[in-house]
Amino acid sequence: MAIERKNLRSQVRSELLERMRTGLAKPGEGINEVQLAAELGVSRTPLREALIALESEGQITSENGKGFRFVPLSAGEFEDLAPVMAALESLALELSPIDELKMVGARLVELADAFSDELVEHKLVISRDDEWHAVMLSVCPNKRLLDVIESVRGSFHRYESLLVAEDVKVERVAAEHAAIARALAAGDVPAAAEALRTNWMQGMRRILDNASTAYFTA
Amino acid sequence: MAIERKNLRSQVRSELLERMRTGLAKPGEGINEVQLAAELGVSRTPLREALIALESEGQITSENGKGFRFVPLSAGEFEDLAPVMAALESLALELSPIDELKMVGARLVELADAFSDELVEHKLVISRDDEWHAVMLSVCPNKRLLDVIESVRGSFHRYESLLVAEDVKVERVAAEHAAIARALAAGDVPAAAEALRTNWMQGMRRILDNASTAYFTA
DNA sequence: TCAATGTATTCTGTATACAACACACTATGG
DNA sequence: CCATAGTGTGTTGTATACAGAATACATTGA
Repeated sequence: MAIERKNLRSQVRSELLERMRTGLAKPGEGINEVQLAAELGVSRTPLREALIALESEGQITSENGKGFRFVPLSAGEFEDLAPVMAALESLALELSPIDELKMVGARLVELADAFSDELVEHKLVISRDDEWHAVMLSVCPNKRLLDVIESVRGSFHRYESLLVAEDVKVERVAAEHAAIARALAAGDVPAAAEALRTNWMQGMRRILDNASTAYFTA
Repeated sequence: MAIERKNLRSQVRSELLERMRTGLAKPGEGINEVQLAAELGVSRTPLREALIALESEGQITSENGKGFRFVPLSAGEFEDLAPVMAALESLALELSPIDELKMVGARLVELADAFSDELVEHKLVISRDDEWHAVMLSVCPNKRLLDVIESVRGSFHRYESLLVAEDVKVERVAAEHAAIARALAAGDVPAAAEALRTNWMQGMRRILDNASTAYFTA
């Protein structure tokens, strides 16, 4: 068995992301380093390192003498993220070898079909969703692009997890995914890209419509 | 006058980027923290913080017990970056208000024309290039997208600066920029996006063709 | 009462200290 | 002679210490 040897800062980073997702860390909230460090059972050093990493991923902000703060949620920023994700994933499709894409498309159809059968809690939906997109991107050879996608998706997920209620319109998503998958299986990349775009934009719209406005600052 | 108050880690970050650009920091080279910190006249703390920030921007890598190292240059990664930049900037154009875009197009035509008049050293070309793209993106309302663009451009520039010789084919670049600008001034966004794409891909190709292969690891 | 200025306290930004790990070298056994 | 265990040195990862800035509070004057 491979024992995992991870440094504290990556663990702290994960924990912070988790807290942002579960809402334990409230958007816009200032961060007291000594207090948070004590809470996590580590010193300020790895905490600060994790904060800095998250900052350059766009998940946290800092002002010079004033320390770090969780970025406040804004509907505007969330709306901004969706088209970026769509464009990036579309590009990933364009750059993937067409024949491999077709094969992946077949698998994606299965996965999408499996979706609609069940009505599960939101958390599971997201992880399934992730899995689905991971499969779709698995044949893209552009590693740098995948890095960027993952980074942006991190920010997107933050909103998704915070704003979505438990059991909302799971079927619609499945239908959209199925559309993408069928286009891919048929080798029609432009159609798939278009479907992907609507998937992201609709998904964003659904979430915003269902969101309690409590979280938003503006 | 506004006095600039910057913390060490951001200054260190800039300095490291500068060294990567000028080649003072060699690609693939391991980083000795105490030595580098002493060289910069700071302690390890802000240095490490800068390194971590650069790492999550993809400009530096780290392995757990082994510290940081400047990422080695690979032609493959450079080729990967160009289409990403093209897609992102194209998206930025699509998202910009069309009327403002036309006005900006007019200014860009002027700037592009100014380009071809002079034959200057490469460093200047890059800064002009940057300025030009900044103007082009100035009317894009999607702030998150601009963040992503800046991050990716950082990586792209690193290659550009390291690989390009002094005085190479400046006119061609100006011509491509002029094409983009004219399309924008005419309000033809798809054409501009297409021209933008060729600009990035050609630019990448030019650089790779002229590059001494010395830098590349693979 | 309220504004303004001085003071105290809290927190960040940076430096230093320390412990554990990684790698190189040596020595020892086969 | 080779392999391997032992030992030592250098470097990273983390903790702590310290200085200066930012904020809150109090005090003084109108």
